[in-house]
Amino acid sequence: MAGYDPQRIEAKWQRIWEERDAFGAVDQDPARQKYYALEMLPYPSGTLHMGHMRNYTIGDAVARYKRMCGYNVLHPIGWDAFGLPAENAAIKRGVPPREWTNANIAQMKTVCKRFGFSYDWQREISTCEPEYYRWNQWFFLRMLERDLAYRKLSRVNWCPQCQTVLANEQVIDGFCWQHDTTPVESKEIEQWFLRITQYADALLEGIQELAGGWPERVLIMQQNWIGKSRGARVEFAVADVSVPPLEVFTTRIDTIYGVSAVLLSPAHPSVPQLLAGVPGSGSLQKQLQAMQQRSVKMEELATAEKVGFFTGRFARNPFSGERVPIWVANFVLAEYGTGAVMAVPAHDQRDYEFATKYGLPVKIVIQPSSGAPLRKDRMTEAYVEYGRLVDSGPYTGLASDQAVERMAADAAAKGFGRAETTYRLKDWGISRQRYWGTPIPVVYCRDHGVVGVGDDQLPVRLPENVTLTGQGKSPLANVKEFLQTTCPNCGGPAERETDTMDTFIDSSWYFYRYTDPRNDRAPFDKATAAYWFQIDQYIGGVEHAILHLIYARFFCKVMNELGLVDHREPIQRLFSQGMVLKDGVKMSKSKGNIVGAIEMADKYGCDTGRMYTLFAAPPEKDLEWSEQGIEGSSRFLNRVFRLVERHAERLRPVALDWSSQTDFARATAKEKILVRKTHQTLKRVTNDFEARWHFNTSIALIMELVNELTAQEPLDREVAPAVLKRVLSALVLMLSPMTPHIAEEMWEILGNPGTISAGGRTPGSGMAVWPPYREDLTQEEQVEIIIQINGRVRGKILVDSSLGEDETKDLAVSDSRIAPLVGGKQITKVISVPKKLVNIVLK
RNA sequence: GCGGAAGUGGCGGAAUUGGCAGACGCGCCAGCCUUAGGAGCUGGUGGCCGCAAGGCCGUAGGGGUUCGAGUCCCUUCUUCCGCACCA
Repeated sequence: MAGYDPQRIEAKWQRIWEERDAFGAVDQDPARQKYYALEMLPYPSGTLHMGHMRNYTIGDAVARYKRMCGYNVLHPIGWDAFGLPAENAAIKRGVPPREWTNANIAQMKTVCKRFGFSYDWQREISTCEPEYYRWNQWFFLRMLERDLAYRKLSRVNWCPQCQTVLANEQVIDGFCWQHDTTPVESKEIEQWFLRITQYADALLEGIQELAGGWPERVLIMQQNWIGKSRGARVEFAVADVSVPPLEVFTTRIDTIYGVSAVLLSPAHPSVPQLLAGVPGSGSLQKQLQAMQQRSVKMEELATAEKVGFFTGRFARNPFSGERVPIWVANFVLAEYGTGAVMAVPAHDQRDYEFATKYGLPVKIVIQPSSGAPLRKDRMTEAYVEYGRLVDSGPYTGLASDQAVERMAADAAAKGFGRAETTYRLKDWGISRQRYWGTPIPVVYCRDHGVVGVGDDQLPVRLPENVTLTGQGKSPLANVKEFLQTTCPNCGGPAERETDTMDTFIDSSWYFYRYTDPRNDRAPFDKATAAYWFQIDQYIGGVEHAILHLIYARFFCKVMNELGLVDHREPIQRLFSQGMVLKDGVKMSKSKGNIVGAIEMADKYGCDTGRMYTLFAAPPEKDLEWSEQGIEGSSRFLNRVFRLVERHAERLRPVALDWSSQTDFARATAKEKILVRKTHQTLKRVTNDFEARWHFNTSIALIMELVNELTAQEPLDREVAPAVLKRVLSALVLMLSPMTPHIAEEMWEILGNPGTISAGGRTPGSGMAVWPPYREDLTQEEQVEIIIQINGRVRGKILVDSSLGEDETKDLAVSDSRIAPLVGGKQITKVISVPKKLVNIVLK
């Protein structure tokens, strides 16, 4: 009896798996069905934390389960290696970003191997390598050719002291992360954008295809993110001065007779013209500047107090002819709609608050279809529902939905408006004024303007040996050898683009690269990718529900148009896992509550850690880390190991034969109990893997099976060795996707042939298969029926499971404990749920 | 602010389809074993009342639908996540 020694066992089996290349995926394997299991690639921050560990443990359990079910499984890993933290490390400590990144990758790779995750390491990729990022550039050039990439002015966070652009993360409560007394300003610069909005409808339609495979909440979030809304544009002519009419976008044209102002975004192009020549214009300009310099962050913008000022100008409501004041308001977004809205205080809450603050009139033009009519003197908030129009000229009396259509049509006919669909989705700004990212492959030529670099010039390499200061212009602008180049068109002098790409580009297509990671002629081979795609199961944190996943879907649609892939959605099934918490808050460096994965593996063994992360909570929910909880998992694995060791010697020579299942007619009572429990467990654990993914209940069920085995000791009496061998082998196989090392060891101790994990690129080398359950062996002979009176439990009876419904009801009513309670009262009805319950309803 | 979730014993959680609330584990209590125990084994463990049999209460709060509600509906509250330059 050696006892359970996780460190020894885990090293042993990891070595054997590696020697046998057990997890290699086979391209185009004709013998097996493919299964592509993928976890979101990590940013190599240095420590593999519990969030990663949880993600990979879930994915690994699924990959291993699918292999046991006979699939050719692709289960790769890579590194999302570009990004801000490497650059910050360089600024703070002078370590070159590549060095810092690669050291982190090496460290995290060691931890991944220590946990026995069944990756195909031959397909490992790192996005900061030119072999990878050249294809980012290639995709960019394809988009440039198709006018899907373009330049426009856009706002960035600007630190006047650093003289540099800041990421949102570097803006802390409106101040620069380096200078907490310097307020961050907003500044407009020319940047590159991708026309994701052109695919807004395609992305919406794709949601239909994803329904069922993706979590409902993620699809709803994406749908709201795209935010399609049908509305109308209406032109308000400007009075007294010659300024082009102000176009407002509204989804509620039916409320237009209630307009009390036109509100413009501080960035609206007509604002300067409107302010010119207005008395007191100087003070207004100052207010405008203050608004324009506010943070770029949406949540700060949205919670900021609503402020505005009257421009001194008026516009004309094209429907009523009324003169309405033109205001500038901070809550009107330049990027959405037309950057101008009509304020209808009575029927829009934001407008109501704005009007209350600044004393604008509130005019009711919609009355509820039912209930008490609105009264201005009793109003405490806007009435935003549809209703019936009042005080609306010729439209008075119409219902809102009719009015919306008719008024938009009339506006079009009269030439001052039209129905229009808008989206909340904005084009994807991909320019970053930073070093550690993919160089954008364009040059600026004096004669030819913006010119894309030729494919034969790729990759445009990121220069090494660059000193990063975190100050001034984009780091690449200071590298002469990089900056100065020639124009691909004319050969004349030209300058390279010095912005790099958003790292979301890297992660938008990386999963295709895994199918063909060393290809130097194309991002990937079409046929190979076609074999592996779509991704059967993608697993990652819910924080990526919107951005990463919508960008990835967008890329797929572009790739489809480029003829690289035939599908339009890359991911068939998505699973969003919960976070790992410590003491109720997210584990993070800033909180100082990180539990490192490697420390835990050293203390308990990785199988214990894997088991605990699966057991402590269902995977989609947040997981509270508990040191005591993990002790319980350790204890359980020790208990199972001792149980198997105790009986292994006797069972070793017995052949494992699934086909000769137990015949209940000749089975002992103990055998019946154990075989039933085993098949019930198999059935439910299989269901957990196939449908529910509630590994916490799978483990609870396996614990129950172990408890039952312990309760039936001594197991060398009244249990045939062949039966016990099947039971224990099934137990070990059920554990193996979750705790693979201890399972392999127990499989070997039991004298079973081969290994549980084998195959990979050398299939047919004795891999164990997931044992099927037999329905007839899960059935109990007797069932307990709950007897209720008026829905309250009053008794229980044990009946033959074959007993009919009516007989069961009769037995229940005449039961010795029930009869006295029923006696003399009138039975209204008796409700019966077969094999579960009888409810007697008394008057 | 907008969008998305969640709320069940001392704790993590279970209840898969509207049908015994608290599976499984942690912790705690008692006993056994042991030279010893932060090891192992056995049993107990939602609250209140009761010697017991048993009864009543109980799934964030309030209301509703139903023979029956943790589960469905309405409403209030609290917490967490995302919001486009962190990844």
